[in-house]
Amino acid sequence: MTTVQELPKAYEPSQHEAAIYRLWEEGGYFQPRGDPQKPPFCIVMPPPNVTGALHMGHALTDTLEDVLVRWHRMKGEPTLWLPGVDHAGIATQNVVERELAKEGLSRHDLGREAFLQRVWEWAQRTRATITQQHRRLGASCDWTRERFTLDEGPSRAVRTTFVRLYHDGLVYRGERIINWCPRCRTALSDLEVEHQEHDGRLWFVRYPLLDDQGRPTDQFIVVATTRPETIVADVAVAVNPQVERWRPLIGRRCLVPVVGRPVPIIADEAVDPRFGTGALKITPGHDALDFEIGERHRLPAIVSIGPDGRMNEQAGPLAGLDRFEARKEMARRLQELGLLEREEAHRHSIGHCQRCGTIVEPIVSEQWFVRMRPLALPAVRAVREGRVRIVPRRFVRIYLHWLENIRDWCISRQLWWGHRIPAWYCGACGAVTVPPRDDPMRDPQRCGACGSPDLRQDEDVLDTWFSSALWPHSTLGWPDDTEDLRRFYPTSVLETGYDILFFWVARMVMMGLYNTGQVPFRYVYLHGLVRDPHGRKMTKSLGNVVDPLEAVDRYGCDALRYVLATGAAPGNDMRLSAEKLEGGRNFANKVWNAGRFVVQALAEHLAPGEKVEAPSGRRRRSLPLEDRWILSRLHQTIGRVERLLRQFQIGEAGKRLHEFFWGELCDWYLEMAKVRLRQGDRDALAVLAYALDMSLRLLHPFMPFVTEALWQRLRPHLAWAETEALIAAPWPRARRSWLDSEAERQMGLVMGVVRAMRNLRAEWRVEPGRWVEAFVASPEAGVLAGLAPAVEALARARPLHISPDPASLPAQGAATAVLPGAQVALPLAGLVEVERERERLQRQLQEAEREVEGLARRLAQAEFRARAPAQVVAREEERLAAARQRLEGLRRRLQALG
RNA sequence: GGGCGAUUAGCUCAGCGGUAGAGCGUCUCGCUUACACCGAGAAGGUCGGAGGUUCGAAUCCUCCAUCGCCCACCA
Repeated sequence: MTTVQELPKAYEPSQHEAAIYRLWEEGGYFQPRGDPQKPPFCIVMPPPNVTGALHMGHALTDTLEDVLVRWHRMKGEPTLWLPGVDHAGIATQNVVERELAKEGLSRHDLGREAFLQRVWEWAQRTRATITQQHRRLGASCDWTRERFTLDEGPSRAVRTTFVRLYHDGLVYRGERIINWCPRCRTALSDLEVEHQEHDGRLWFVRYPLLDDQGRPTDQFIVVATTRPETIVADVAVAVNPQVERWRPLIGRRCLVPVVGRPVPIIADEAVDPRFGTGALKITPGHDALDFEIGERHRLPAIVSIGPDGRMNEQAGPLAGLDRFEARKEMARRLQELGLLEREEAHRHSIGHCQRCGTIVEPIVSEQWFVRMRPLALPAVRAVREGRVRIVPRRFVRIYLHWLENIRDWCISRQLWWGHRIPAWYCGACGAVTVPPRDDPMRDPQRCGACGSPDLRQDEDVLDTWFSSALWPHSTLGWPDDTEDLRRFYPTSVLETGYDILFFWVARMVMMGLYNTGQVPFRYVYLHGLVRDPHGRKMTKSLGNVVDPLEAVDRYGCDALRYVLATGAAPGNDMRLSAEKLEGGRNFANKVWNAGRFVVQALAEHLAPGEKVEAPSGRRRRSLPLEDRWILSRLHQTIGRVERLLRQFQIGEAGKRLHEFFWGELCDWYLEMAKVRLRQGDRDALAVLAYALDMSLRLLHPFMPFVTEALWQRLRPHLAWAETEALIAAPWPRARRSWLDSEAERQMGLVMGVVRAMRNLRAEWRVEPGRWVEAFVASPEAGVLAGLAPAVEALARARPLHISPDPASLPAQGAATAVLPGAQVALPLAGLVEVERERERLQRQLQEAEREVEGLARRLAQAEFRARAPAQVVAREEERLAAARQRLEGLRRRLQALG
């Protein structure tokens, strides 16, 4: 038998967490069970990168998803939370390359195969770490279904998708302007480029005009540029035809400075007439806008910057220079030639590589692209039509705006770590061969165009987000028609940070629809960023990163989870601090101690093997007031929590539970029940056990460990316990029959009386331990009399005189309080000064007068009565009546004082 | 250049059309047999500013201010 001696006074998370997690995992609770009649619930976990360890963002993800998953599991739905990890192509390759650099090696020193071997080793290690970390965070995901993006299944999904897109004409290879990171030496998608403001310069450069015969004149057209080194790749100068000043020059030619190449002056509306001189040098090889203008005017693209960021042989006099040295050198030469009109300071934003911070170079290069428009359309419709719902709603507009303005996605990466592109090039005719649609896994043996066996597979790999985009269906078995896929797809909720709405969420909707014809998930829940106590982003360089496991070690997993779950509204960032974690720890401790008290009471009052029966609905009316009250409050709370969780108001639900558990169950019911328990009252014992059980169930998704630890000790005493473990216990159902507004009203009166007595005691400095005589007068004396023992105990008021007659209160020498529905007096001879008491009551009288006045004024307004809902009017009238009652009482007390 | 969010008690944040809330902090008491990771009590807010809609606005609309974020072909 469990006794209180076995339960320590303070909750020690470290003594329970590992064992409880083992209990769950070994019990098979993480695998989908539940009622096959009910709709299944499924979340596919956003796969953390195998770059290293989990951070607070992952802890937040785990917490929110685990809350949803545990809630649905307890509702008896077949529930699957599918975990996984992401190979994170460029990020992981960079990490391993940095490791190699410590040994003085580059990936090229090792060669592709040996390098990949190193990355695999790294990935296996971090995978193990990550898996362990999820467990420490209490994640109840199904480890038997864990997936890795490079696993056979997801890899087959990737290849199948690429092949189908190719044959549908939605994947193509072409020379386009892309973002190039000279350090990572790979192409990047637009999303992988982060723009930052920089103080740069704007050079105004003279391009000598040529006459009809192609001879230089002494006139110039002046253009402004921030990147003079790209002048060597200029193929035209463009002006806006609206600009009077330049119109005469359209159709003439000028010389590119330094390199002396004659180029046309063309007209294009895309040129901003207000920027610089209103004339723009056109460098299709190194600028996105110029590339577009170049295509419109069929201009060639010259690439003058190499993959390493150095000027290449096309750069003439700049060849061999680093791009930034080249900039200086160009400016120097222009100066020398008198072609530099002037330079200005100029603040503008520059693209940086998301993974390494290097300034990205726009370069024309041959890459693979996905044609996004046709894919985006269905994804737009899915959200517009509510088949995918985004929470919070404000992100809908952001999502739609991005999709409606989407551009083609560069998916090839010049990396080694990732899914190799399934395209082969013919050594004989140069044609591209992609596996046939009906057998995407078969490597082609002969060129599809000329039949030559001289085939070489593309060296490049796919953007890591390509495989991520397939995640919900690829992890469930697609392209195979598996039972999991049929059962759990579309998944229920996709929960992730708003920072990857475009990277991941939008692309999953597009690819999910393309591959399966169905949306990948019905709801998208977006959470915010976890920041440091000052609101700064947690970064290694600031040294303000809080390791989630450290927080778990120090405060307990439940504390961390409670804080993360309740720390912010959906989509909002949150600040995490030691103070908040302490608060979470304190709450876990409160739960522990309340539970400890109840378990102790059960052990004490029940015979060995005896169990308490749940409070019976049939006997509801005959239960004491406080029982009816707490059961009413409990079922009210169950209803509210259910509604909040349905609306994804996870934080609010957690706060409601905190309020109920601490502020109502512990502060009032448990304290009142103590008196009855001492007398062996069975109703009190049953209600207490029942309320605790239901509270533990409701709290379990938020604080799974402390609740399970207690429940394991509570369960043996409960006649109604349905399961072996709380994780699988049925979720409480709100029952209207237990709602009891009359009990709540009456308890409100009782609580008011207790508070008033406590207030008087504090006001007049009565030592908390001392018992004092007390008088209460109330029209509802009967209600109060019924709870007299509790009131006595809570207010340390004995003897307690209860009467319906206000005249029964001592007239003088007493501290008094007047509340709606009752008057309270504590005869504190010698402590109460008449003058001070008078002042106190006088103050309250004025307050009451103001209140009556305000309410009366509002109720006197015809418009208010006419337009406000009847309910509101009635409530105001009640309030006015109560305020008047109080006012009357205060007047009488003052009179009595003399 | 567009868009979004925030602005509520000293701090961190909920609330988003019907009497201003929580946690932490502050002050005063208290080791009352679950919990000092606690209990009781108290102080503290013209809900960023200005207009408007409404019987009624922290909550809806308009404008403004400050901070932050996202997007954009800021040559």
